[in-house]
Amino acid sequence: MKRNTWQREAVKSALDTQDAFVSAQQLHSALRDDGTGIGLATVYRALADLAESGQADSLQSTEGEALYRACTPGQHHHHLICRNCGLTVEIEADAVEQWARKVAAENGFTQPEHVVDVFGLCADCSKPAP
Amino acid sequence: MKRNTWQREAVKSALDTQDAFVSAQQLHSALRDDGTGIGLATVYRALADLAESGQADSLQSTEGEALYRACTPGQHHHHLICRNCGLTVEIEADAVEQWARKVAAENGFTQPEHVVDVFGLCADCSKPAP
DNA sequence: TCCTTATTGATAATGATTGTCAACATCATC
DNA sequence: GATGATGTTGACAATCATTATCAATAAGGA
Ligand SMILES: [Zn+2]
Ligand SMILES: [Zn+2]
Ligand SMILES: [Zn+2]
Ligand SMILES: [Zn+2]
Repeated sequence: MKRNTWQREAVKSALDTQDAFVSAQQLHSALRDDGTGIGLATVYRALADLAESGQADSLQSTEGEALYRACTPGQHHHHLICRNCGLTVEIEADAVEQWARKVAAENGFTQPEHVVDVFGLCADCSKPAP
Repeated sequence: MKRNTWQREAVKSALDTQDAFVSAQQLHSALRDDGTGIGLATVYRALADLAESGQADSLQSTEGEALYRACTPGQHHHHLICRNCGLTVEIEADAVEQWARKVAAENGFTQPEHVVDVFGLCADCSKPAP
């Protein structure tokens, strides 16, 4: 049976305070800075569990790192992500959902899934340097 | 100046024979099996160059590997990929392009880019086992 | 042909992630 | 509240894809 530990709680609430996708290592540093003596492996495990149970979304950065973000559970959605600061906004798109199903079916593919992410520079990061 | 070597040609034509996304290591094995004594680092460099110049597309597998696929140069497109055998089909979707630009603009994001991939089981892989 | 220098490839180094395993903590049960 | 079975932790080692090194090689312009 799954047990409740302060480590899992700590990872979950640390993730909740982030408005950007973060790596396991970043989160581990943040937790250490908060004075908790949590282990790195534990952070990796907790994040994997959260992703598994749908409480967090994950994506692979172009550098190959796995990044995590707390997300609205039980609701299919995608993300609009700032390339500079990581700020992330959840987006929905029924049109894209339907398109994905349609294009799969048209090509004889079954059990379609999809990866849809939009990257850009957020309003703040779009401002020219002073 | 960029020089032409048989190694780069070999990687390019090996990639052209694949109808699926493949890793650098897979391609290196295939090239070694063909009797060429090409080095692994060279395959990595050639693939990076091909991706850089738009002659190949790349994506990160869920396991964190970088996968490559020869693609139609100079034409923006996405991919429909079989989760089982890797068979890959290029797809276009103006509607998705416009949606991505729109959702970015609506949230104050500039310089939008996007990642859109559809995964499923191809017709062959959808057939029940005999 | 000669020479400059981009390229190669064997190998070491890197870095994120996972495996190991003894010590520990949770929680159903007493 | 105490007990015990067992899920969990964390320091560390191991793994594995990718990148950096660097001496040897080979393109290709002169
Ligand atoms: Zn930003
Ligand atoms: Zn979707
Ligand atoms: Zn298939
Ligand atoms: Zn597109």
